[in-house]
Amino acid sequence: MKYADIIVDISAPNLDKSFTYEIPDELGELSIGTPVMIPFGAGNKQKKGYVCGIRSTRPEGNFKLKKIEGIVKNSLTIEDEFMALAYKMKTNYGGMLKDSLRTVIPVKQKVDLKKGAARKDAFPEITELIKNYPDGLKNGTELNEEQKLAKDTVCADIDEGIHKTYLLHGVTGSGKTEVYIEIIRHVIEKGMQVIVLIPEISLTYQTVKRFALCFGNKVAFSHSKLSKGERYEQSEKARNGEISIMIGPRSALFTPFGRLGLIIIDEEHEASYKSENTPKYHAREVAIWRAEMAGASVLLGSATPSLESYSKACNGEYTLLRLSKRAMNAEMPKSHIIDMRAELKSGNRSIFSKLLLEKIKDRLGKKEQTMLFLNRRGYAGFVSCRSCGYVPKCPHCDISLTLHANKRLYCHYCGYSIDDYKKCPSCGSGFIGGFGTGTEKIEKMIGETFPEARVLRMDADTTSKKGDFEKILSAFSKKKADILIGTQMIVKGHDFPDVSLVGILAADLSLFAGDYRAAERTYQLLSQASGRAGRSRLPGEVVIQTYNPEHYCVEYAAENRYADFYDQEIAARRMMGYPPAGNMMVIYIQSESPLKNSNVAEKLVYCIKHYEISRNYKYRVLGPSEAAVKKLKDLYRSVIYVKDSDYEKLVSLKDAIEYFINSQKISEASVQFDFNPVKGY
DNA sequence: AGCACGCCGACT
DNA sequence: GTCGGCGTGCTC
Repeated sequence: MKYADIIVDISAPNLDKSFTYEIPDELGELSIGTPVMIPFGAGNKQKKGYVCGIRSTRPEGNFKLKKIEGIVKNSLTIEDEFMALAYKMKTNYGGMLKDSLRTVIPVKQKVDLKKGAARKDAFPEITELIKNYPDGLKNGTELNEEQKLAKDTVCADIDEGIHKTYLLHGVTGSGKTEVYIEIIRHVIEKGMQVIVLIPEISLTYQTVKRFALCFGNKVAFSHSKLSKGERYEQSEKARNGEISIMIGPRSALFTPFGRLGLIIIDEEHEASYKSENTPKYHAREVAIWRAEMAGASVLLGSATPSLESYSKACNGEYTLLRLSKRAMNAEMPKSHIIDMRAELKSGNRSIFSKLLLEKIKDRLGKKEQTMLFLNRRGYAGFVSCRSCGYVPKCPHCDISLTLHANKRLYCHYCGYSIDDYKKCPSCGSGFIGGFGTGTEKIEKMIGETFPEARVLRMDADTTSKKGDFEKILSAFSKKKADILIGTQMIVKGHDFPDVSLVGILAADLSLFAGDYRAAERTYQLLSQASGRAGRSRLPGEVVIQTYNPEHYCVEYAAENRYADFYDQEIAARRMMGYPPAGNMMVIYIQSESPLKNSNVAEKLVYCIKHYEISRNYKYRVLGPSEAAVKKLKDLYRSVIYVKDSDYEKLVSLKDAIEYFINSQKISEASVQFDFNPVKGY
């Protein structure tokens, strides 16, 4: 008689373990991950569960074992690989095995097909494009020397059955996508399959078109607007080999390919590769695990690699491939750093430096395009009282409210709004008001200075409706505007050949984000924004306006000296024991009251101390303290940071805390873990 | 999640 | 005496 350990597919904290059932002979061999129906609980209710282990001995204890009812049909079988992957995610990131299973298992229920009307295709022209080129184009683009070397290195290893992780460090505009496409071509010709991860925001018409033209109906795109039915369809196609390439955000990593050969992660430094939900996994890390299990290679690409990846490339764990020149013989843009303090001293009170205004005027005359990038929306309508210093905040989120053009103050987290103050509610002074600059204000000022200029603005306010984003980008690329003003979202990957000037306003603002990745993020933003200029025939120029011109990340970003930036930044991380020089676990506590938070935090600190003593080991513990955003949607948030050089030691501490929480039945506040966070709380 | 067991109040 | 409230705990 054989027995199966089964996880019941119900979400409840105390069901996060396996139950053993007898396998009736007629079911034959069951593989790990098989969905089965089982009688469960006192009422023997029929429940669905997953086989997570096979054993030939009864478990200890004298309970009577029930029998598995049968195998669930019409349901995707999760392969052993996914089961193992989910298990690894659970052990590494905390939370319940079921949470990990849910993220890993592709959508399994069928959705009624009559809902075809509800289908909303984000790229209607593509479904036709593929019809015209069902097999894709046979021959690719000409690669330059560096691109060819990168391609050949990866392909040669794959031909020899060697599976590694590569970091493709290519400057902005160096043609990383061409390299991806040629490698993909090679891999699918060998009968293997490819997953391409991209930040959700990068799935633009341009990207889709490019891949669809090359690979026709062999490629599928996954994005957040797909219905459940469409997602299921795609999963099925991937499973039975109808498609060979899946392109999509983080979740596309779990495409059920059986002969996976390569996982590409474009813009690997992007924070969106880290999941915000439990398990808080990093797609880069999980991709490498999956690739190891499947015998596949991983290709990471970025112009501004994460410190994590670059340090691994430096110590030989990853193979570094470089593209140091722009494709099509384009030059890197020339950068000017403007010290705004000096501008002010010389009497320029405007938000634009003299140089930037001159250059904009010049571009307008030459009919070339300009992009103005404002670092961070929200800085925009920052309101304060100049008499007493009072700052209006959201009563639900503890976030500074921002002033919009309609004279109302808004919370950008929850949408709360109130009328703008005429008098300070704290001291009664009339000197309360907007401070600083937003995209709206920049638009207005550009309109006043250059009335003839056609201006487009792209920020969270102008892109609230579906398709707005695409509309603005396509209008700009069709040269229906001279100037595009925007926040973070305009810097990512877009290719506008006629942009020859990029202005970066408040370059240093993201330096004040208050977390250890601030400099890294600022470097990335500055070099990605600069990278929009001069990508084609026109030479590009960048004007960087800052109050911190001497900061190393501003200087190095302007001069495109990534390696120098890396050296200085990694030294700082080493000094403080921050990732990737060390490891950090965040224990994140959330409840309706600060008291409950501190009660739980106190217990957890006690638990940590106890664990330290029992193991005769010392962690570096910071906190408990309020989170950077101490209240969000009426929930109070506290954090405890634990640093250690050894990741495994942090995982074992997490296990001990989870055990403590369960055995002490701590439920006053919810507790979550995040390893090596990429965003602040 | 569900369902049983169980230990107290108000009812035929 | 017994019906039923849902608090606590278990489900192979």
